[in-house]
Amino acid sequence: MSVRALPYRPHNHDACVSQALGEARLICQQRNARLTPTRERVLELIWQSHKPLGAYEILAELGEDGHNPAPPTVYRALNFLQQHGMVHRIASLNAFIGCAHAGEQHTGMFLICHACGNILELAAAPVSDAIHAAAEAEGFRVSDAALEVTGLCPRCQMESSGD
Amino acid sequence: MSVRALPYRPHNHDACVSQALGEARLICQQRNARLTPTRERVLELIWQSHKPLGAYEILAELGEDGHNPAPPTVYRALNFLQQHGMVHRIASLNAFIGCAHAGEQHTGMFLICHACGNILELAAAPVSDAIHAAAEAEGFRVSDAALEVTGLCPRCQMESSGD
DNA sequence: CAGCGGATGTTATAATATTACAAACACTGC
DNA sequence: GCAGTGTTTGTAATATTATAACATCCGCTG
Repeated sequence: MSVRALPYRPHNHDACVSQALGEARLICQQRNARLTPTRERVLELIWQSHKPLGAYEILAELGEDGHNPAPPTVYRALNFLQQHGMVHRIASLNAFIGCAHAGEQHTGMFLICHACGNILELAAAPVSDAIHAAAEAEGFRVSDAALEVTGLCPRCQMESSGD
Repeated sequence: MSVRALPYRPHNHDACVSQALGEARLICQQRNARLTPTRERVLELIWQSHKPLGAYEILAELGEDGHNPAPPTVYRALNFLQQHGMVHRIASLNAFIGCAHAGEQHTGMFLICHACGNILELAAAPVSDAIHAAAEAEGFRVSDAALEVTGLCPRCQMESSGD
């Protein structure tokens, strides 16, 4: 799996989108799942930026395409994409973001900048290990972990101190 | 700060409640904040169990007291309690739970049993350290972290395998 | 007891998400 | 090709969670 660009650095974002769509097609093919036009379009919309997108924002953008879908359409696509690990839900924001590690086994750790709104997803194996260790010490069997970390990204730190 | 009972072990739960209320009074006194009857009652309701409580469940229980409050009443009390670190919001469940480490500096890590619904809050300094290290490696300045871990608590593991 | 700020009451509404059922579609075996 | 089957989408209604805006009350200070 190739390296991802950092959200808060200038980069060729089209490459992010096409990489995500390509991976999605691959994953669906491997799993015999159907990446229908709606699902693909929702994934593409989510990957428009590295900021999370609300379900109703997605809905509005789908509406601009000419369709006029109802909420279930979006939520169904999102459920599908989440089940196949292509999209994560950011619970603290009620919003969704493309998975930067689709197809890989990972515990998502999200660095959410509260200034620019961009989110960087890390795989963070050491953190994952520490969580499992702490849980095991309590006899708890982990099935899933969500790590939503808020703060300031490097770029916004510079901007808030520099000017 | 004294030791807490484990949620999923039998324990004298009244002690949990009175400890939480006592700590709350102390914290408010220290900070010159007002633990009004509504706020105290909401905190008490949240501490009824080690399961998280939704805002509208709290609302319903307040209603049984004779008042018939509107949503803002509950949300305002919850905001107050959160600001003073007496209550945490569990974003993945849209629900609230009493803080087991009120008054202490800590990064809350929540072990959420999806069988019995109980939540154990750990302070988990090693996890917190790992998170800060991972974030710093990206140049990210952490201001807050929420760790919501789902799985099976020891008791529910036994029940699901044992019978 | 006047004035001020914080806390609560009240009404309405926003934002997020789901249920239930009907129609369309895609694949299979014949 | 086409009937049968299971998946996907359309559609309408509604549930759930949360906030805005404004009026009133309460407790403290001077």
